[in-house]
Amino acid sequence: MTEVEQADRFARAREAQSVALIEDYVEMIGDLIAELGEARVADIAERMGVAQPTATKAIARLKRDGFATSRPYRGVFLTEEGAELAERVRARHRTVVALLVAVGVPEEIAELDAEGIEHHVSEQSLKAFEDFLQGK
Amino acid sequence: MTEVEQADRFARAREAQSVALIEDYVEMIGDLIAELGEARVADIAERMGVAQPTATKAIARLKRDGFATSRPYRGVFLTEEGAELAERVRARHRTVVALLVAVGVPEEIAELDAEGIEHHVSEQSLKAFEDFLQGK
DNA sequence: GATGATCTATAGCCTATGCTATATTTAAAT
DNA sequence: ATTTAAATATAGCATAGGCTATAGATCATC
Ligand SMILES: [Mn+2]
Ligand SMILES: [Mn+2]
Ligand SMILES: [Mn+2]
Ligand SMILES: [Mn+2]
Repeated sequence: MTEVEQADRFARAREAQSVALIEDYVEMIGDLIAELGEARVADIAERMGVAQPTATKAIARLKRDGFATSRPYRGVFLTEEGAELAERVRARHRTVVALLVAVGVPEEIAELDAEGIEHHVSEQSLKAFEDFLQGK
Repeated sequence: MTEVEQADRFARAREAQSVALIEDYVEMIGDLIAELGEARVADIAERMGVAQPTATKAIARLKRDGFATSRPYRGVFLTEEGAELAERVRARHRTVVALLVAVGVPEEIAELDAEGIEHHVSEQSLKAFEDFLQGK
């Protein structure tokens, strides 16, 4: 492996990481809307395990990036792009957990590890996981 | 899943992430020392794909955390703790790649994805991967 | 409709992680 | 030994993502 290839690999991991938080927020806002009919800042903060101003700031980035909208003192909503991302992220999360369980990871551990792993699973790997799970 | 459990899960993923860069630097410095006999800042920066001052700053954190030492205008060295971490990280990296390949991910893709995934694989999952790879 | 509780926004702070520009030191070449 | 080149350190800046404290808005209750 050349230096450049290695550098690209690390750059890719860094990029995936920068998207990870966005993905988790978007997925979770989708969950809240599905469960409660709305996503309030306080609920988002509680589920993410962060302070409320931290959630507010993250939501501002989601809005800036076109994944969400919100009005002051009202809830947070997903844009079409945000809703699509949430759906992809949710499906990938399920697949990753299923793959981990399929190779012998206990359910509980699989859920824990998947929360981080999912953001680094490429489309190609995801496809391989699905094929493996279907016994192909 | 309760709100607290979910929050803990996210907190765990955040923690894993904060360790990820440290792990990659330490592993890579170990590689350089093994290959070239020394790890120079310029080489570290090139392999990580970052500017030289970025590498210098990361090395300062490694030193602060007890994983490395260095003298001005000289190379970087791993402490005993750093060398042990490097070895663990290297072994885990190999196992993750092997697991991905075993479930059908192409070698190249496996290497790419593993660079990010590895940092979120718990001891328990790692053990499960090893057992799976041994056909148990 | 006032009032107290709750929710949200804002200000201000911190660390990590990136960058460019430039000073300083070491190494190489003449 | 100079001079030049290369490596390293340092200064200064930016953004992301944490936090606490507090101001401001909304909601519920009487
Ligand atoms: Mn996640
Ligand atoms: Mn998830
Ligand atoms: Mn890595
Ligand atoms: Mn690695």
